[in-house]
Amino acid sequence: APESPLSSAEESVKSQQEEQMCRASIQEPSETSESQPGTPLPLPLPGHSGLSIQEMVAMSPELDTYAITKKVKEVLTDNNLGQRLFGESILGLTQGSVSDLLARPKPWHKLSLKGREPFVRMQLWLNDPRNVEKLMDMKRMEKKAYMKRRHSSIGESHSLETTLSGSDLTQGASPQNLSQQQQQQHQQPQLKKPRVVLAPEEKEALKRAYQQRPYPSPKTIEELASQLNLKTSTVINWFHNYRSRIRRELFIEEIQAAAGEGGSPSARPGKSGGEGDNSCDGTESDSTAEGRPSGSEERKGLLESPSLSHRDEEGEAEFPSASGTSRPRGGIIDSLFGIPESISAAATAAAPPCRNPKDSSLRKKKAANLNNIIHRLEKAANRDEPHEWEF
DNA sequence: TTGGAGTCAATAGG
DNA sequence: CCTATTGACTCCAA
Repeated sequence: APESPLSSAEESVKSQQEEQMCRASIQEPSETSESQPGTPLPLPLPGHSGLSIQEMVAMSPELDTYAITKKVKEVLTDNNLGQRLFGESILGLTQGSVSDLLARPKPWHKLSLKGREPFVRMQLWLNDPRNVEKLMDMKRMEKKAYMKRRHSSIGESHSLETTLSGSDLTQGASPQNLSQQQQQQHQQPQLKKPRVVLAPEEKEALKRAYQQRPYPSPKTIEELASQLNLKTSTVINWFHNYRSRIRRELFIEEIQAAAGEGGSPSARPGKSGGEGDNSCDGTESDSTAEGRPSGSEERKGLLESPSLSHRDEEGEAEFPSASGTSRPRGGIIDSLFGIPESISAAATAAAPPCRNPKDSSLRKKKAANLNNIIHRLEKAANRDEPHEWEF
């Protein structure tokens, strides 16, 4: 029962100075683990087994990520525990990441080793109800420290007593002497980066562009950027993020569909409703001349043209997309994880013979997925520009 | 280099 | 406070 020197609480005293270099670089596979100072996080695991999480992840049987997150959410809310505390002390993740993870867990088989880690930690945490108590204690301690702090320093001028946690995921390479004093407010060289916030119209335009071409060529990206008046990198990042998030949504719907509707609690957390296809406005006009040399024409109307929204089309087909639930089961550590029934029973329902010709509105997403596949085929076929391969 | 997976961290709402 | 969203960044593999 490692009380562990963890605490992880501390201030969020503004930033340090400018940049935040590389961080993380979570442990290398140095399994010098034995007692407990092996992993940064406490690893809520009873004494037995001196395995590092990575080892456990590697040996872990398939876990039901959906059931796990469901249970975690339940436990957290029931006990008034926040994602921040849970994330920082149990998972080694920030609040935002936890929120995302709990709201949209990817199916186990789609996760990389790294991605499985948080789920293994959650499962481990759930296995011992005493862990909840510990977290609650921690919460109290944090609150106490907080009260103390603000009480003592009446005026203000508080300071920093970073109760450095045992989890040193914050082990940045900035041992800089925190001279958090003044300034840092209206720096002119804007060494703080304002954080880009795309306007709704810009997002719409990008989504439209995505529907036509999930993988725009550098040239197209360049055009989009100039038409929308955004940095090229922003457009690139947007596509990366959007693809990634769309993909994730597909996984989720896949899971829910496979989980079959037990039917009892009518309410589904998901709001599967299709996105509004509102083709609103068109920001600014433009007229980017185009078709310069290599005249592979480019569709314009990226900004205006309300067009698009063609759904259906692709017959049935559908691609592999796997999703084959495993069967292996069993395993030494299988017992280590108390996975048997506990949570599994929660959201598990009939799944196998679930084939309803009726479909949901995930058609659009599947279509995008198809484009994705097409893109890869093109790429494999000819390394040149995608051209218009229409038959 | 490009794309995917994971995350971070700022920020918008409650 | 807390949670959800999301642009940007790091790592890594092809």
